[in-house]
Amino acid sequence: MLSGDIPPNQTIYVKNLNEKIKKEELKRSLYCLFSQYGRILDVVALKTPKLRGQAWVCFSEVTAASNAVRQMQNFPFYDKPMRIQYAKTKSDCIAKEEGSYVPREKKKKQEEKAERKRRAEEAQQSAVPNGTHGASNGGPTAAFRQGPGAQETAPPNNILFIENLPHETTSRMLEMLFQQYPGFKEVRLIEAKPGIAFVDFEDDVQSSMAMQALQGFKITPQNPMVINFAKK
DNA sequence: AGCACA
Repeated sequence: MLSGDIPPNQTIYVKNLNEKIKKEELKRSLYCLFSQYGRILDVVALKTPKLRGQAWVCFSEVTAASNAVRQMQNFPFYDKPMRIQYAKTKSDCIAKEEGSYVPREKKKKQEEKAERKRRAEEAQQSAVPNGTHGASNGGPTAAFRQGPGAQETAPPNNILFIENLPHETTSRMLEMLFQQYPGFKEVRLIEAKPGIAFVDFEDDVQSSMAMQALQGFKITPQNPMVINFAKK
């Protein structure tokens, strides 16, 4: 039971979200949580009866979406495990970037459905470049292979791993930076290895938020922080 | 469970 037979898409479809969370907060949190995988172009969430508890997160790269689908699958978010799939159709914000966006006219439901199918087929086409996948019906695994350039992203962890710190960094300095984020517990500088540190948070959601907020933060102009989840 | 963008 992978994610069904939905072809890769720059946009992920997230469901089983906690419906009690207000729309704006939900969108902000999703943005923070997922921006570790790549640039996010848009987050769409609606609270209509049919659409609450679901959201769409649009990435600028399909590979980012793929990593997010795998690594954040079942991630406990506001006390509920997220269920993540590729979106079935191309997001408007993506179409706009490609210049292929055509505003939809209001339609009857029938036509709307046909339109969806058409778009899904388009997505199918563009998701399969010249024969890079072997068995055309071998399930989604082929689409998940990372190219050589793709950087490894560790799965979420309440502990952050910080690199590229100036050797003069003190725990006091790091505390000042990280303690402003909820769930902060402690900073651990590694004496034996200057330039790296671990920062502990209560849980993965809170560590994710701090990571997003402080990613690339420069203690000196030469030292943009590189933050990742610590390996388990 | 539920695939939209207003």
